Amino acid sequence: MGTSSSLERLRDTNRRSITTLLAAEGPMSRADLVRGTGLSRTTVSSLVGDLITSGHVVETADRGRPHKGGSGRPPLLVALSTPGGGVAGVDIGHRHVRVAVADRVGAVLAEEAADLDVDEDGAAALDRAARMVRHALRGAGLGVGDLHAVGMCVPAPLDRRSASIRTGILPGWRELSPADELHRRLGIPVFADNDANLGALAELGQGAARGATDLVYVKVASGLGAGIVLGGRLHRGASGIAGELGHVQVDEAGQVCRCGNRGCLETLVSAPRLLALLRPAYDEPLSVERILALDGAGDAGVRRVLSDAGRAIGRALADLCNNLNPEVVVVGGSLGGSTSLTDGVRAAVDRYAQPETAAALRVVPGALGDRAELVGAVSLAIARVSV
Amino acid sequence: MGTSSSLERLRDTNRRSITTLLAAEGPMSRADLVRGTGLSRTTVSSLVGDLITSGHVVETADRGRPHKGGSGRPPLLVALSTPGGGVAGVDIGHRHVRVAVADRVGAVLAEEAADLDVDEDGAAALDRAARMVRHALRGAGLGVGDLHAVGMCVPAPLDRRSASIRTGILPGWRELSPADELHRRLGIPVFADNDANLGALAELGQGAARGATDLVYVKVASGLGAGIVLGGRLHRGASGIAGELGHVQVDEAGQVCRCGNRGCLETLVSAPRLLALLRPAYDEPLSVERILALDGAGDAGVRRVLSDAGRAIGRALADLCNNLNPEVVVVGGSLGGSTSLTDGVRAAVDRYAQPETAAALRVVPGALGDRAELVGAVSLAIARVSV
DNA sequence: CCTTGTTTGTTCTTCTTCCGGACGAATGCG
DNA sequence: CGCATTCGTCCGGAAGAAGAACAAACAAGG
Repeated sequence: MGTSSSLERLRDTNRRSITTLLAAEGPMSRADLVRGTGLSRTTVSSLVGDLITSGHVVETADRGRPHKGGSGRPPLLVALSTPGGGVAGVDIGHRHVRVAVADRVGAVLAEEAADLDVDEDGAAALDRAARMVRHALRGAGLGVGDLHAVGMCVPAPLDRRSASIRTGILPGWRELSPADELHRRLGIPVFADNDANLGALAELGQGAARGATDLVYVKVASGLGAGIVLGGRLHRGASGIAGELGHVQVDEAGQVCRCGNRGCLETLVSAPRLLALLRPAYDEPLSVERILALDGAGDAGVRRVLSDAGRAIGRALADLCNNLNPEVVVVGGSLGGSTSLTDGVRAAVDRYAQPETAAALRVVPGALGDRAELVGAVSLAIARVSV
Repeated sequence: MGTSSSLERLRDTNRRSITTLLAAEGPMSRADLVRGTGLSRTTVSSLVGDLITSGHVVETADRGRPHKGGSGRPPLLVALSTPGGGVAGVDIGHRHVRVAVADRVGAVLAEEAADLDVDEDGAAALDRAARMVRHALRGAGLGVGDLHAVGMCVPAPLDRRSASIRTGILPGWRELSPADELHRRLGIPVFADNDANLGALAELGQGAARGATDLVYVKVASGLGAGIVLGGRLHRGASGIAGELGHVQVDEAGQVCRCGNRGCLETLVSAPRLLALLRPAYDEPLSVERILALDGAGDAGVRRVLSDAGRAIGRALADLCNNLNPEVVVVGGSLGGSTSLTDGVRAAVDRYAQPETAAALRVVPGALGDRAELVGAVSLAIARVSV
């Protein structure tokens, strides 16, 4: 961030455009980089030379094919190097902690998950997360010193300034800065964001919304939240609490919500709420996994409840889509895998959004399942590692 | 737009950062520009020299004061030049056409307005608009040849690709490209956008939301629309029809709306609808101006109706704000001047939005009144004139 | 087998751009 | 009047990018 000269910044920009191209398209020749960046052969050659001596890029062993026809000198391919070490992603949910260790291009080397009551005690959950990161590191044959950065997601909005949890949603987390706390435990830079935001980034980069620029990612799990990507960039809002789709009021006289209002959408369609709704009719212990199975098997009661939940979400989404006119809505979270729910969302959006808006919109289930947030956390860590 | 070299682009970027700074802050010295841009003295001097010889910038006659204390050589101020000619803005509403001619920094030289039924016959309205532009030009002592660009706003969403009116909202405008049509009549480049979008830009640049980056502008007039600015940039959506706040459904079994759905917010709170609601109780001919006067005078019936309308809008806005977390909501349009309505909006937003979202939000009436769209149209024209 | 043509990548030179230091200009202050 | 201070410009130098020339590696064709 040192205020370097304008020319240095220019070279930096060009260097970065090469690395991002390599990150996006994989190994390629210098000639391909010329075509991709619009820079001259000689500049690309020089920049790649820099990147090789600095260790960020390596020349691969195998050769490629010439660009046009079969004739001509075969190019040497260059690729981003994965210099020693990697990054970690931490996904903290209401009832689980997931951890992944990945190399610096995002290939997951080790992954762990644990169920625990995160809401109750933030400190304990962070302790556990730190232990899991260390354990996963051992599993990947790495040490804490090999870690460049950690990305994490938390199931609550984060204040833009203090990076701490503002709302009273998580009782055991009040006024805590999750990133600082985990940083204290690991001694490595930690970057935190909202779970829905990171899920949106993951589905955008590697999931169901690849290539989109305007996207709404809805996470349906213990809570209900949205990650909103507009113009290819995450929209966080003036104070960092955008995307609170779950706290749109749908019932003036509804249940009191943990956010302080009443009748929030989240009081109708969170996973715990749906389980509570279904349990009396089933004499087996129900879990999210179980109702997803019952849904797949065609159980009428489960289908009705999930479909209704999807419709309620779609009703609120339709209003949002009327205002934002996005290309894609991705339905994710643990319940995003239910086709009944996703169909309900699609039906309600089609019904309640303007015809033109609905016509321009795709409603798709998430491609990354419940690993979306974890993938997003890894991506966040990679994005923040200085190149 | 020719694919110029990387170095030329760099100089271009720096030149542009100087002109935008001058456009934003008005006349300033080269030393101020150094402080503002972070470039070196000599670079700024060279760039300003270029801009002066190319005619984009002039040295003003009057001198400024030295930056620190009173001692030191007084600086020479430079300012964007307003080379011969100007731009025009055209505001086309459902029942009026307004036109302004301005110089190239946005100072209005001549302005005209006319009431007519625009919806019925698009071609006639555009004929009229072209005549008004020519007339206003004469009033400003200019000819058509002096005009660099025309910005216009239309009271309907525009398709992103064809720049034509998609929805069936305006019966007499179907499949028309307003910009092309006006261009044919004037022979000058014409740029068109949604009325609410241009109102948002105007309030952002010169009105009640100066300095904000995340803004929702609500236009309450013959229709109801929103202009959404996020991160300082207008959000148009995937197909260019974002901001359809008026077509959020608020009553499942409500009136059929001209958009094809039923129970849209716009069927409850447009100006014609409110007038129809009030007329039976008043034995005088009511107009928007009249009910604004009655509102100011404290008439109970008018106040109730406007307040209810504001609450209905605020109810829908609260959902949007929960999702977008903007800094400011500006209530504009002909009815935006009603304090009852604005108060109603504020009350409903406070009630239905999340407490944190509401706390971070200002709800203010528009500062530009019913001229907002016209000012925005002029700004659009200026923005599109090549620098 | 050898020549020709094509694509790739590097080296050398030239040109553009920016920056730092030196210097004149214009003013306030003692 | 001398001095400090700020402003703007000129000059030399450094960094970066592009173009020309050239070497390398392969395919195709005689």
